[in-house]
Amino acid sequence: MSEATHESKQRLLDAALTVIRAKGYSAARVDDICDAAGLTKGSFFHHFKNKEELAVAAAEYWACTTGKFFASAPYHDAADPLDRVLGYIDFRSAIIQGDLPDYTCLIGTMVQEQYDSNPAIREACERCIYGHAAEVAKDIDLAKARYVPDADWNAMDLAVHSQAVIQGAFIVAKARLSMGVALASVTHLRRYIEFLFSHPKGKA
Amino acid sequence: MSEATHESKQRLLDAALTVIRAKGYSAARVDDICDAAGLTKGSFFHHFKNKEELAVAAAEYWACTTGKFFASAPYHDAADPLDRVLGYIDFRSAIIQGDLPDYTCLIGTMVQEQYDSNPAIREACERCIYGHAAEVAKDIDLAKARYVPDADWNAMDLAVHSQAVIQGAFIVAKARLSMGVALASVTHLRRYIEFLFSHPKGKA
DNA sequence: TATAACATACCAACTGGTCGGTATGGTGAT
DNA sequence: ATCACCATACCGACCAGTTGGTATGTTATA
Repeated sequence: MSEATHESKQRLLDAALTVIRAKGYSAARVDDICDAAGLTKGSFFHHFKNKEELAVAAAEYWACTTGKFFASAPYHDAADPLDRVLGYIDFRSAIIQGDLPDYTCLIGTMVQEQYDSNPAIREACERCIYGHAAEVAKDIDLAKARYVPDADWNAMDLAVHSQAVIQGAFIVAKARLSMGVALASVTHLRRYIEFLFSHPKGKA
Repeated sequence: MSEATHESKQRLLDAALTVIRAKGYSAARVDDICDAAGLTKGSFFHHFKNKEELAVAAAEYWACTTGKFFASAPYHDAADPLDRVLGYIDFRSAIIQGDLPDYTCLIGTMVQEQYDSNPAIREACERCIYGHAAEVAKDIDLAKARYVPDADWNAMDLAVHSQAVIQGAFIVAKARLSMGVALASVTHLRRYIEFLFSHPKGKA
């Protein structure tokens, strides 16, 4: 990929994130995205074969940028793996800021509508969610081995559950137009994880 | 409303649930819904002013039918409020059956795309989610008063969190095309509630 | 001058919504 | 009983606007 290509393509991808997160994938028109990017259809279809390809590229772009974003977050500095896990949760709380389209998830929005209609988009979303969950699961696994090695739950399951809670929090926040309810759910998630790590067998 | 009116309108509403849950609101064409109902556009626009009005009616219909469905579920028979709360969670697990469009939530699907574009739909979704959460909160409140009256969380918050977990579970299930991951999240939710009710102060 | 990057104009297909018309059934006067 | 009158329910052809996508032309750059 040339660098020159990059800039306009990037702008289209960034525009896609904004528009799709606000309106959903189906309602997001190619022209909306072009307008948001300050470009035209000629440019759009020069860089992407069709709307679906843009969606897949947007999902991958999202996975890439959020991946770097989380990878560079300060919670990784903690020496204790459990502190990193809880730090991740706290970091997720901290980035719930501003307007809804700013903190909600492109992936959850797209997969909700397109899981049955568009396999390529669904698969890209699956890769993104599970890729991120696998990263989180690493620290969960280390923390589990250190503190509750015999607990009857596994790290990846808990990581995926965490993603589910966050996704669900966004939905409730959208219904209420309030980030407060999203934060409340993430707080419950944090407490659950604290519980899990203070009970050797994972039982109440 | 005459009974004759009812039947076709009902068929359109039922068709709307099916089509919207499978394709999302934007991608659900009026003709798709008419086809699914075995009726024509003439009938559709006789019963509903426009597509938005159908969506709002569908949300209310959903709230009504699921409301009755949960109200008549056997978990209400338990004498202990905590058993009813856990019974509700188990019931939610039990109804995760069949294909994805059969157990996922119309409300979550619609509000995800339309929260910013269509206030009437968002408000209908908010009423539905919070109305259901308020019902669940009643038993949570009773159980809390009995077992952990001093805990530092409140019933409605936990009820809304439960809805968030369930909504999030659907999203992850859609990404993976698997109801197993949805069940896993609901299982985590159950364990969290068990934890909360075995710790007087709500602390780990 | 060759090629990538973009703009402009355009099209065919589709979409929500309209409209004229029909079928059916109820009501009240004769 | 029958007929005029009217309302509701429904049909399906149609329309105007929109949409994803294409064709063609222009500009920048190497």
